[in-house]
Amino acid sequence: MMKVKAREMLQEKVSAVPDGCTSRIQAGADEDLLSEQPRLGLSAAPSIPSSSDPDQNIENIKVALHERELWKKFHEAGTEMIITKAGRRMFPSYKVKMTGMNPKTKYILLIDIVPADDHRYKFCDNKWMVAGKAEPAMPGRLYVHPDSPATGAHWMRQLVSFQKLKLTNNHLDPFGHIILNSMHKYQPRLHIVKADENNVFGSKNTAYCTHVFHETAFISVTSYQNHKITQLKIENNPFAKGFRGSEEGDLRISRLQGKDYPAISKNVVRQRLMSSHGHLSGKLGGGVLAGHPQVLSSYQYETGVPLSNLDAQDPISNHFQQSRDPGLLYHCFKHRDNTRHLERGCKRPCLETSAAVSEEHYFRSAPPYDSSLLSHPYCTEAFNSREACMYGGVETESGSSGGDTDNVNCNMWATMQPYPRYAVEGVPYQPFTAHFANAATVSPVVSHSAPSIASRPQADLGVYNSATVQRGLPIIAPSSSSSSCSPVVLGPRDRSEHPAAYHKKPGSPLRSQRDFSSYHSQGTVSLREPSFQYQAGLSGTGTQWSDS
DNA sequence: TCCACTAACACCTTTGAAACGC
DNA sequence: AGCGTTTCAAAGGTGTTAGTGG
Repeated sequence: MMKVKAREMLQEKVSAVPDGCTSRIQAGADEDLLSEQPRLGLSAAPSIPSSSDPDQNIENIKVALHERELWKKFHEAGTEMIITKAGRRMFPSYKVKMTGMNPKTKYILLIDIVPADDHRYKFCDNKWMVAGKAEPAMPGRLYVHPDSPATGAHWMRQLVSFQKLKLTNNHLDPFGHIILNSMHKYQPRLHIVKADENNVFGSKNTAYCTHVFHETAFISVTSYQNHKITQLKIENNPFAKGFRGSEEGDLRISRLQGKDYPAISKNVVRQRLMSSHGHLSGKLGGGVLAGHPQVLSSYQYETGVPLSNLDAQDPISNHFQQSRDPGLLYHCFKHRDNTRHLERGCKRPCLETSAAVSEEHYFRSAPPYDSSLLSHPYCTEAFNSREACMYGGVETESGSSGGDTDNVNCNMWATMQPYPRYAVEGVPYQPFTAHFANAATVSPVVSHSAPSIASRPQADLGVYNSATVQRGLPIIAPSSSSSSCSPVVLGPRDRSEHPAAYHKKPGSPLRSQRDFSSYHSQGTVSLREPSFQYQAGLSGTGTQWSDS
């Protein structure tokens, strides 16, 4: 029972993590944050004592995005990520360099991908434009780094890579991949959770922080829309090397088509047509949040902190049509200015749905998936896979969880956080903690056995500072200096030096199920339990991390 | 007719086991 | 026997294309 309470505390701590606000320091006393709780619909919770050791404060942790310049390149072009039924990796892959961790403290690193706004997009006139309301959010899933939990020394020793993370558009994906809607914009978020000595979530000292790198935002697609992105992928992704070189590429295409002359790919044709039609015409002012004010408004709503200037220079915003009145407030989905899109030269209206769908209907739409499919059978099957350790949300019979701290409910995801009402009927927005509670309670999908250490050095690191979310508000701010990081990179030949990171045993699916049930009944979230670690694909059992 | 989506494809890198040498 | 290195086949990731269905 105590642990249940403790987890509730953690849940509330994480509940108000804003998105897209890393460039702004959100400092405030706990009391101020506490005052926001009623607005969030959260019941009061005991204060979260900070660590007695200042060096262990999670706010001291700095996270540098690996290959940030590359991310920026993509971001400036409007990053697209392919999603497939089988799951597709992200490229650039999400890799970070951690500093400022307590070498002996154990942390859990995980990623979720949340909708960046409530729009569906369409690539029109060589730019992304709003094409209507977003579809109901997919069941949120977490990707927990397979090394988790591990000591700070381990995380800081080398780049932390999430390259195994896969994206899918299969609503019933059995592999634990992160489920996204195509033609929607998303924002990956990195969460660092401190585990206590027993790796128990939600202990009184549990703290966590969230990092959001704006340049990692992307639009999910089933095939690339922007030829710039295609070229960037080909140029930078080693797996796409076969498509490099314009002449060779064209020759290869012609070969595929059985022709003797170079052919031009569809994207090239489209791109050239678009270019002749006014390349990047009408570049839009305003940042992401200007274009998607609900993000900002949501944050304001949750924290009471005005963010009018937040993210105003986000370059990716240039590729997205500003579509909404910046004055819109949280939960306000009316008064969309759609007419602008009709003037963009689209062959058909880009905004197709908003006018036809009533607010009430939209918000009450049940997810298109059966929750039962996402729970046990799904997890059991997934355990046979060697895929990454991702966590799926499970809707329990306990139902609504928002605001009910006695209800250890793992239904909803933080994935829905920016747009809380895109949730299952009757289940109000439940922020990140719910995610995390899911990570703790839901049978993890797969055990990760593959190494996750980044394979090549990179000095291109953007550093973000962060702070513990003590009372529902993370303090995330850009660091003033960043380039001094020099990650230690382990190649395949280095595995013997870090055996713990490479030798993880998959767990038993049957056992996993049982332990999952056991967890629910006892309310214990211990990553140190061997069964859970196996389920979660988390290292730890029999694994000794070297802190030296 | 348009467009989102899927499966198949060739090309490439990565991975891991086997072979080899010291 | 143990360890490190090399080799090589299998696995897996990539963008492109044609085809399908709404």
